[in-house]
Amino acid sequence: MSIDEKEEKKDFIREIIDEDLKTNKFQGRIHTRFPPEPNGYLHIGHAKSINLNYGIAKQYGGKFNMRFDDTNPSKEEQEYVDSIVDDVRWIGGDFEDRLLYASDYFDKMYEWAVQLIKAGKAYVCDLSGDEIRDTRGTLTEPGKDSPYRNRSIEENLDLFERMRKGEFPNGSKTLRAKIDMAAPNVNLRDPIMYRILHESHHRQGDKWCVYPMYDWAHGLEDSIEGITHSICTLEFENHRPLYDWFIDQLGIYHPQQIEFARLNLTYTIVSKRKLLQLVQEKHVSGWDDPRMPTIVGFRRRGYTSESIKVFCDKIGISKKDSIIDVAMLEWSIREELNKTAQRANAVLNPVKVILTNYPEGQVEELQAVNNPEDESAGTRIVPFSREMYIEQEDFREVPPPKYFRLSPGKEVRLRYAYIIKCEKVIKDDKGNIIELHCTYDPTSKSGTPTANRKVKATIHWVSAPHAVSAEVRLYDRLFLKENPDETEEGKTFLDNINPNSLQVLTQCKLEPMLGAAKPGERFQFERMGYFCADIKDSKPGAPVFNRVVTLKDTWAKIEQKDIKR
RNA sequence: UGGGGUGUAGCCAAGUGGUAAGGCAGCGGCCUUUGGAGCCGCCACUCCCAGGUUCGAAUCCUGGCACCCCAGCCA
Repeated sequence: MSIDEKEEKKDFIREIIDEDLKTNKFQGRIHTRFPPEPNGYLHIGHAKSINLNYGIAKQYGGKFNMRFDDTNPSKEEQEYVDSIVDDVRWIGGDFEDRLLYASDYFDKMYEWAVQLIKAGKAYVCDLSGDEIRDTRGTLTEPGKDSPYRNRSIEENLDLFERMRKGEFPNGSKTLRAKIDMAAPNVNLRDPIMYRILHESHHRQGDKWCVYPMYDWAHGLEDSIEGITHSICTLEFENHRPLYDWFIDQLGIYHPQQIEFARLNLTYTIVSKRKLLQLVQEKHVSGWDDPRMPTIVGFRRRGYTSESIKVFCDKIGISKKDSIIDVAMLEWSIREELNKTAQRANAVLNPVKVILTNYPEGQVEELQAVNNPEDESAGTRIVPFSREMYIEQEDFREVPPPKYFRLSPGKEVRLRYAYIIKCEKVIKDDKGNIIELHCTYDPTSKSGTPTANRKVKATIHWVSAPHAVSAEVRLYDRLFLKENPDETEEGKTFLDNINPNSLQVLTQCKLEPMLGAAKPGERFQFERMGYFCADIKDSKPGAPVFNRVVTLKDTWAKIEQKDIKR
């Protein structure tokens, strides 16, 4: 990276950090964290956050913590913990040995709660959930003080202790901060610090039956870990006064909370609840379905972590609510794979071609370039014979205007091979094309001095006797609408699911080399797109490929336009 | 209608009183044995609106408008 690039734009958070460094606010330390709740799988929005937090730590020579905000046992599971750790590592967030859990701080938090009670800043409240809601007031009207607000410190201490011991049922009591029931910010109207939850915690077991609420817990977690910049999303902006209040009342180390806009993508949903619903109602095959915007989904689809990082860097950081065009994400993976992916020939929807003037039984070994963007990738040998497969869409019996590919009487080049001419179309009784009889021009062999005749198009092909059969899964956007949540009366985002988001092709014909593809290996199938051998289902000898993303398709655009005219 | 935020191109996003970067998308052209890639060019007389200050305003002031978030014992 050049100096210019290094000094390139700073987002507003880095500007704040630069200022803090200048004023020595945190004695020159930089320490960030990624604090997910283990109640679901990570998605692309989390990738943005990890990239931001880890990126800052790395850039400034600071530290980055992985911390589970596991304060609600009723929603959290070990399965999620495991997957999240895996995902953060895959994205490249290096937390070294700092895999931390908020639940490990429960004792300290409890102590601090006692400290607040002793300071007269917290009280045990017997109001029910409904009563608390009813007395909270509205956005425009102040709330009413709880009748339990002025219990004695001794009574509060006793009650809170008994809450912890399990003497009271769920929902019967809470510990509340004594702030201001008339505060214009409703978060400050005596917020709940602890609720009673007789439930087993995935790490703490049955040690606790009172669990801290987010607002109470989060700042304490940051403070304990010595976080300098606690970066979160915009919806927590309203909570910052509370974050600050708790820390200030306790008089403990005070990190700075900064909020930024969460990521939204067109044609995509990033809501843990809705993602869960897609999985549970089996609209997708699981959290790692290649159509899911989850990290595991992208990973299985064939995205690289580098491309996701590039994407995150590209979109920037701000406080503006935004919806990023998913084309930017697609661009980032194309950009990388164009430079790195080995090229290959694969016919997805085959139609057989017979070269009537090519000697029967003859096989030629042709040389193909592995990656025109990278000379060091070298070349490989592909077999050529009398019978081959080409793509159905590379032949039109009645070619539309500007169609350069094969049609009766027309010529086209077979990539790395010969120019062929379509002489005859063979159909079955129903009129389906089953074979194309062509002739080849022996003087047109690629690489020979007489090969330079120009034809309008070059198409890919796979020699029939050498072809490897494979399953290829064509993925498309999961939703039909840019904003899947935009629905008519009575409909939901589920009604916007793209019924054609997955097309499974089982009769694909691949060049021999592809038969040995290792799971996770990526290729460009020339003229078709980028494909990745499925990490679960693909086996050497029996490959299964996922389409990561198509190539840009100029012809499709031309044809679309002409159809509209 | 209380409080907290945000408004720069179709989508992101720089810009911090000196005359609107960049990327994605789109549109032309060149090149091409991938209709890919690459290369060249075009794409905001104007920054939500209206006033004001100033020699000069996207930037400062005043007043509007629009959109987002908040009334979980979720995070």
